[in-house]
Formats: sequence, structure tokens, C-alpha cells
Amino acid sequence: MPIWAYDGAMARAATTSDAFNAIAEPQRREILVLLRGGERPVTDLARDLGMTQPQASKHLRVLREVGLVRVRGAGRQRLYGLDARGLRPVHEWLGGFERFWSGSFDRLDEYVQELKQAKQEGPHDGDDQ
Amino acid sequence: MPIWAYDGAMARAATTSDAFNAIAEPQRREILVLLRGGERPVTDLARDLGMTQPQASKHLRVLREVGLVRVRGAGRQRLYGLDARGLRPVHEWLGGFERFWSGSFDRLDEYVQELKQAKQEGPHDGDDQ
DNA sequence: TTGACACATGCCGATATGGGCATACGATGG
DNA sequence: CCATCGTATGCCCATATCGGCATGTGTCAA
Repeated sequence: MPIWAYDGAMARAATTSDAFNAIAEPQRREILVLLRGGERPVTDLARDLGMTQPQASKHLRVLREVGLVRVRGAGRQRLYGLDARGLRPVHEWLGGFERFWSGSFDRLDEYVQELKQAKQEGPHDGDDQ
Repeated sequence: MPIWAYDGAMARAATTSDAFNAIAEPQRREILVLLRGGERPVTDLARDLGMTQPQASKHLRVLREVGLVRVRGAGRQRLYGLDARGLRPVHEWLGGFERFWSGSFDRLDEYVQELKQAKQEGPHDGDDQ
């Protein structure tokens, strides 16, 4: 069966599919944080994060595939550097929820009601709870 | 062998472990977005997102376990509401990278160098590339 | 050229995911 | 009390993940 014709059970979205998935991994996040301090070779990162070199390489591969990291060959080393541009959309998506956590949670519903009223929009349904 | 004594190969972090993992799922993100418009019952969400009811329930379960969503029984319906507080830490973590995407990427390294110089920090290694 | 060093990759194993489907559960209405 | 609606769960499957380990690849030094 050709894989491309198969639309049945798919497991989980690939971790390399997007930044959201890439940063879901704690170790990968730590790598990104470290990289904020400048380019570093694989072994360096592995040591600092207490993981094996292959592990570091694999995580870096993922980060590279989603474009959060770039590589630069420096002699026999491979310097990994941060490319945070891919994090921006994620940050912005989360920003869309900012007003929902800045207000008191208990009054969230009221707030939503206010919004609805103010914008006079409620296109998709007629439910009036 | 007792499972609890096993520290060998562990697959991936549970999707219910934290908000980072919870929002890694596109459908789950869509649910959160919808919920921004106010409380909604499961079936409603499922219909709007074009997924089956069990699926919606499962995703909502995950979101509930990480505290991004709360439930309220309303008659024989279960109204799901957004609780975005858990998104705040994520947003803040990403905020730590803001300055890395606002500047020109090509000058990122220089920028990092400036930072290093300015803060006079470079404690962990002696590599001087 | 050979050896050493820095990484990348391949393979195996255990896990948990997400989808489909059937069904159990809980509350309401008749 | 029973039928029904609205949800939650359980089970099966295929997948891909992440960890460990061994090994392949590329670069520099002697």
C-alpha cells in the first residue's frame, strides 16, 4: 500500500513538523536557551545539558529541520547557532490569549460577554446560554 | 521487572505533562482558539472543528489535565471553558527570545558578541572562536 | 597515510500518541 | 423506570518518538 494513499490512523504529528512540536521537548528548549549565549559545538551542549552526544545531535537535527537552529562548519567542529525567527509565530499565537490570563479568571465569562456585545458578533451559532 | 524500577528507554514526554506539549497539537490549539469565544459543549466544538465527538473529548481531556481548560456541568451538557493562565509561562519563555528575532538575523552573532561584552560574562568555557 | 577527534546516523526497544469505533456512563424528560 | 441525549472511555492499530549503543563520515594533525 502506497503510504501517500493511506489516510487511516496516523500517530502523532511529527516533532519536526513545526516549532510548536519542536519546543515541546524540554531538552530542546534547554538547547535553545543555551544557544542564546552564542554558537556552540555539539559536544559542548551535550556536556552542559548532561546528555550524550548522539542525543544532542538528534535534538539539534530536529531544531534544524524546523529552522530554529542553523549550523556552520568550523574546522572539524559544527557550530550551532540560534535562529529564533521561527519562535515568533508561536509567541504571537500565545499573545492572542494574553487578555485571558491578565484578567481575573473568575470574571472571564463576563469579559467574554462584554466582548461579544461590544463587537456585535456571534455569527456561527444562535446558542444563548 | 517492576515498571517503576525501570529507568531505561522512555519514549516521549506525555502530552499531558505540560502546556508546551498540550499546545503542540494543532487540533488542541484550534479548540483553545474556539474557546476564546466563550464556553462551549463538546459536540459543538467537535462539529465546528470537523472532528468526531470522541476525539474532541480526548483532546479536551488533555487540555483539562494541563489546566488549560475547565469544565462546568450544565444540565446534561458539559461546558468547556478556557483557562489561559497556563499559557502565560509559555508565552514568557518565548518572550526570552524576542530580541533574537527582532533584530536582523545576519547580525545575530555580532549582537551576541555585544551582549557578552556588555555583560562581561563568559564563565562556562574558554573557547575563543 | 594513519590516527585521533567531532559529529551524524542507523538500529533496537519501550512507550504513548492520535484516529476509528463501539460502548459505558450520567443526567434529563416522559 | 426507561428511553434518549450528551459525553467519556476502552480497545485496536500504525506511527514516530526518544534513549542507548555502535558505527559511519569528515576533518585535522603527525
